[in-house]
Amino acid sequence: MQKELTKIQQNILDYLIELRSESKTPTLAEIAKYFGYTNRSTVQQHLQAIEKKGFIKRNPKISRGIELTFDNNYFITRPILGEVAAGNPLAIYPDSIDTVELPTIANVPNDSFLLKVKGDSLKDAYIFTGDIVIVNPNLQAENGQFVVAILDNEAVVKRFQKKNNVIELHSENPECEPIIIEETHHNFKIVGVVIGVYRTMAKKVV
Amino acid sequence: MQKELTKIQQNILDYLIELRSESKTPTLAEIAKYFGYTNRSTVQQHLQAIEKKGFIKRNPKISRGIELTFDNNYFITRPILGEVAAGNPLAIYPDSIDTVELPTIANVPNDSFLLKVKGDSLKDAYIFTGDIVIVNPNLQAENGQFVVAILDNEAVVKRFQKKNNVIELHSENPECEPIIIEETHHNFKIVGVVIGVYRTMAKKVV
DNA sequence: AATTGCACCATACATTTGTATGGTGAATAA
DNA sequence: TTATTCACCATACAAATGTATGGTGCAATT
Repeated sequence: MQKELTKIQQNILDYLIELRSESKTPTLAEIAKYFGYTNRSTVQQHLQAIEKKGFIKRNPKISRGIELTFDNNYFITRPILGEVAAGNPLAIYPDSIDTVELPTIANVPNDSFLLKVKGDSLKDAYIFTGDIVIVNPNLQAENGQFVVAILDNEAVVKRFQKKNNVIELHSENPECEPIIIEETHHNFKIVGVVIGVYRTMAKKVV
Repeated sequence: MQKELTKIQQNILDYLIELRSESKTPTLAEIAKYFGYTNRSTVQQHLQAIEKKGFIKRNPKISRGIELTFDNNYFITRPILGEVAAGNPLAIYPDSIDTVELPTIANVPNDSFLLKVKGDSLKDAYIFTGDIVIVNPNLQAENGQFVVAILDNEAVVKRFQKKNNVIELHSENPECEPIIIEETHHNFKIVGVVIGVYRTMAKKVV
């Protein structure tokens, strides 16, 4: 049913998928501008072709009425910005080191990012190696929340606890000692608050 | 900074938030139609008021250019369609029994729904009581995937395994015997494939 | 009694948006 | 050679869209 897309049609579809991960749908004019077309008709014809081949469904007479078909809709590739150790610290890489295919549930807000967890010191909080934590850097950490923190240039996921002027980073694992950070500690920074944990399940496991 | 919204303004904001959970942003005309206004200007004035109070940000000259401010953006209320037992079957309720506040990551695709897990027979698969599984009813189950199935009018989450004409539903818990379903079994139906597990973390736990 | 804020309405207008039609040039297939 | 497909363009147009202005009625203040 779904014929092959031409290269240009694929590019346009990729653009639609990319925007979709930001909950946006472009107008024909916006697509045209992005690809350097001087005319919306060109886009219109490409969209008609893509729709004919079954990759999108258009809602006529409604602006931005482009819907991605299920298969495209279903997984979105998002970069993982780094890895954090639940136990021993690991580096956060400045460039994305990997990508995950997230279902459309993973419409991560623009001001959040993904981190992949390594280590099992958080297993008592039901966070495991391979899980993806969603981190929001714009939230103020409150006691009891999980935070991602940079400690001496390495990153950890720990439970946040502030007592007077001392910040404690607790591990769920009783065997791990809490990390105590005095105000004098310079090489310490809260990166953000863990707002969610996500684990992809659709892949065959056995 | 954020003054209080009037009742009507709050209703409009709620509508925007609701649409946002479907990755949609309405036009003024669509909002007007929804609330029964004969005129877009009314909506325009309300939106201006809401923006002035800091709850939304509008992108002028761009259609559907309404962005929710962070605080609104952050959590979205979604209905949970039911509960499934990982161990013993529980009923799936036809009406939503509860709602969760999901971060915007939880932009669940329209053809999927949420189920809340009860029981711990899936703990070896890292799915726990209180976790929310995202279920897609339009996927064909493959061996090794987790599925939600109706068995004698009750629902379970199990790992799917098809052998010849027999379907086996495995639990991760070694103590639980796999359920064997013959082709002759009438009261059995695969509801959908579990495409993800989500757990909200932002709330204070301790 | 006068003022202010709120919730609407009608009218108007410049753009934006989706759509259609017809045309050009290049590459490819019959 | 003649079609056919592909990737564009220009022009045109109705409808949708965002915006502005001015007005009405009502309730709560001042």
